[in-house]
Order: sequence, then structure tokens, then C-alpha cells
Amino acid sequence: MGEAVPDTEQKIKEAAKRVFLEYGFEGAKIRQIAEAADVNIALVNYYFRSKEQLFNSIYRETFAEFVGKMVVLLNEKTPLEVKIWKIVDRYTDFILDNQMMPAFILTQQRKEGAAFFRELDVRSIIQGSYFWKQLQEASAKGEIRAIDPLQIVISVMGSIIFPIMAGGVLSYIGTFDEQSFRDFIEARKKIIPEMIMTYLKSG
Amino acid sequence: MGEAVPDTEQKIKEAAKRVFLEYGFEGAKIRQIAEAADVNIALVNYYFRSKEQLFNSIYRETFAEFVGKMVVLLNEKTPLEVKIWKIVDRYTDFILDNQMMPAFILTQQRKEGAAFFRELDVRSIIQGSYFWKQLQEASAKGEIRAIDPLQIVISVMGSIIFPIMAGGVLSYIGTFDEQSFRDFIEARKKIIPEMIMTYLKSG
DNA sequence: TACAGTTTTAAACAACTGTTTAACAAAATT
DNA sequence: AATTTTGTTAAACAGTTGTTTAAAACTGTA
Repeated sequence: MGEAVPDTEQKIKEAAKRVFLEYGFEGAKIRQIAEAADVNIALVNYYFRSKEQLFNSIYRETFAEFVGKMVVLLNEKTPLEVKIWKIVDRYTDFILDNQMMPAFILTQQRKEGAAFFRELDVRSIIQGSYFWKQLQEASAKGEIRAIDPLQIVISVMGSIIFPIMAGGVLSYIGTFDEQSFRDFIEARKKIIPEMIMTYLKSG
Repeated sequence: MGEAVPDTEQKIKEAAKRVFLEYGFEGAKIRQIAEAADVNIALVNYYFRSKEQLFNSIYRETFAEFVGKMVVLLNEKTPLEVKIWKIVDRYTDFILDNQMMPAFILTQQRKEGAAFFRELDVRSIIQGSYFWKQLQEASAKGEIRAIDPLQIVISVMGSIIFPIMAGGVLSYIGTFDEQSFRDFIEARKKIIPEMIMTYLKSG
């Protein structure tokens, strides 16, 4: 909102984000980033001291935004069933808008472990969330089956993220064009909550 | 079973597989591969003409093995419910034994699309499988709810692959050590089939 | 043993990488 | 207006990369 005209630093950041997301850390070249930002290569090191620091600042920022959205979703004060529908709906849209993020985060994970997750205290965010409490309480009251809430969280996340992450492969298998891929993902907004809820309510 | 003593070419292939899986194509260096194989760097180019061809031969091989296992699983002639339990059980073990493969395949996908999937005709493998037929027929008979079989396949795959792929992050969130991570995944062998089956049977 | 083919080696090559330099331009400060 | 600070540039630097070379060691064969 009312953002200033993008200065050089911002131009580099945006270009770098695109290039890093598409090619990964090693695959992305500083000259490529500079060209994408329409800027002299020396300027990249002028504003960010090194490729590594440029990468880190971008990765943190993007990931923090990612986590931020998650916090909001997990803590909305709506009943459990409605909540799950909402989470799936909005989380799906978010991942659709940032399709390369999950693969990028998971690739990065194999290099540096869960460092950024730890920094942002993602554990507390999840386990301290209202959603987490809802699952525990509903389970204690016997409204839903007794289960580790983390199993549910992972199931929901995996169900949403995996098909989007594997978009290219999935589109080939289903003979999808862009639109039918979207339809397939859109259909999951109904399937996933139903699957989770029938499971939680049964047993 | 009675494999011959590994010759130089094989030694390089095995080292390269490890290094490529861990560091990706750009991240893996020929000198690193040669060192891991305890071999002169020139030999890598002597047996495989280039880094790219070395990578391709390994990737194809590994991926073909991956697909091969899948074919067997999908075509076993057991009843649908038992089949789903078996698929989840054995597919989980297979991914556990090749933890880096999914991330690797999905990373590769962003570079070359679904080329290898197309080569191996994975679409026909899935849609021509006995499992696919079982889902369609059970659905037609009204034994299970009407649903696109691909939605089920993707849900099962995502549920299995995602937590293993995100192993590092998951272990941090759950405060897992190696053993409790295994337990968590092991527990999913029961959860996933139950979730899928209750969903298919309801509605 | 001599010879032809294959395998292995150390060294070099050229291209590319991230990074730095030193000069120049623009903007801000005095 | 003079001067300092900030932003930008082309060029170079040193290290790494994938790849090639040319000679050596090894293998089997005549």
C-alpha cells in the first residue's frame, strides 16, 4: 500500500527472489540476477555483501511471510469443522500463488535443516495455535477420535501442498491443461476437509 | 544377489547417485563425485561423456526403479481395502529407504518438466493399473463414493511422501529424534488407509 | 616377448563463478 | 560553490568448474 517507487535495492531483491526460486541457490547466478534486475553486477554485492547474504535475506523474508499467513489461519476463532474448511481453502490459494515455495523450502531444508523454522519458532506457532487446542479439546470431549494433532496437521498440509508441488507431473498424468489443473486443485478444497472430517468423526 | 565386484564405472555411478541426490545437479561437483568414488576425475568423463550424461543415466535408472516398484504395488490382485493398506505400508517403506528421491524428482521437475515420466509412460502405468480399475468399478457399483481415482492416488501419495520429504522440519516441530520420527511415520501406515477408507465408504 | 587395446593418471585448458577494485557520476551536506 | 557521501560503472581478480590432453600403466593376445 502506497509503496515507494522501487529503488535499486528493491529491484535486486525482487529479481533475486524470482531467480532463486526458479533455479535454487547454486543454480542462480549473480550475473543472471543482475540482468533480471537490469543492474550492474557489482551493485548486487554493493547492497548485499555476498550471494549468501542476499539469499538469506530473501529466504527469511519470503518464509516469514509464509509463516505469517499460517499464524493467522491457525488462530481464527471459528468452530473446528468450519475452521478446517477455511484453512484448506485459503492455504490452497496461498500455495497456488507461491507454487515454487514448498519445493524451495524443502530443498533448502536438506542443506541447513530446520534453522529458519527454529528462528521463527514455528513449533510454538503450531502447537500454541487455537487450531491445535481445538483438536485437543474436541478429542478430549470425545467429539472426534483420539489422535495426535500433528498427524492431522501434516495430513492437511501434505494433501494441499503435494499436488501443487508436483504440478508438472500431475498435469502430465491427468492430461491437464492450466485450467483443468486448477479445477483438480479446486476440487480438493472440498475433498480434503470431507476426508479429514469423516475420519475425525468416525471411530 | 551374486552381483559382480563393482568395476570403476559402477563405483562412479553409485558415488554420483549419492552426491547428486544430496546436492542436486548444480550443487554436485565432478571432483566431489570422483573423490567419493575414489577415482581420478578424468575417469568420470571417460566412462560418461559429460556431467549431464552421467546425471541423466543415473536419474533415469533411479527413477525407473522407483516406477518399477510402483507398478508392482498397483497391480497386485488383492481386494481394494486390503490393497490400500498394502500400498501404504510398502510404499512408505520404499520412500523411507529413498528419502531424498521425492525432493530430488520434484526439484528436477521444475527444470525439465515431466519428461522422464512421459518416457516411462507413467500415465498408462497408473491409469491402466489394476488399482485404478478397482477404484472405478467399486465406484460404479456404489460400494464407494463416486470420485476421480486420481484424487485418491494423489491423496495417498501426498500423505505418504510429504511427511517423509519434510522430515527435518517435521522432526523439529514434533521434537522428534530418529526413533520418534520413525514411530510417527509408522503410525501413519494405520492412519492413512483408515482415513482414505472411511472417506470412500461414507457419503 | 612384442604389440594392440583399454584403463588410469597428473596436468593443463578455457570458461565461468562470486567478489573486488578504482575510477566516475549523482546527490546530499556544509 | 566546495566538499563529502552515496550510487554506479567497466574492468579485473582469484578461485572453481567441467572438460580435454598426452603420457603412463595395465590387460589380454599373437
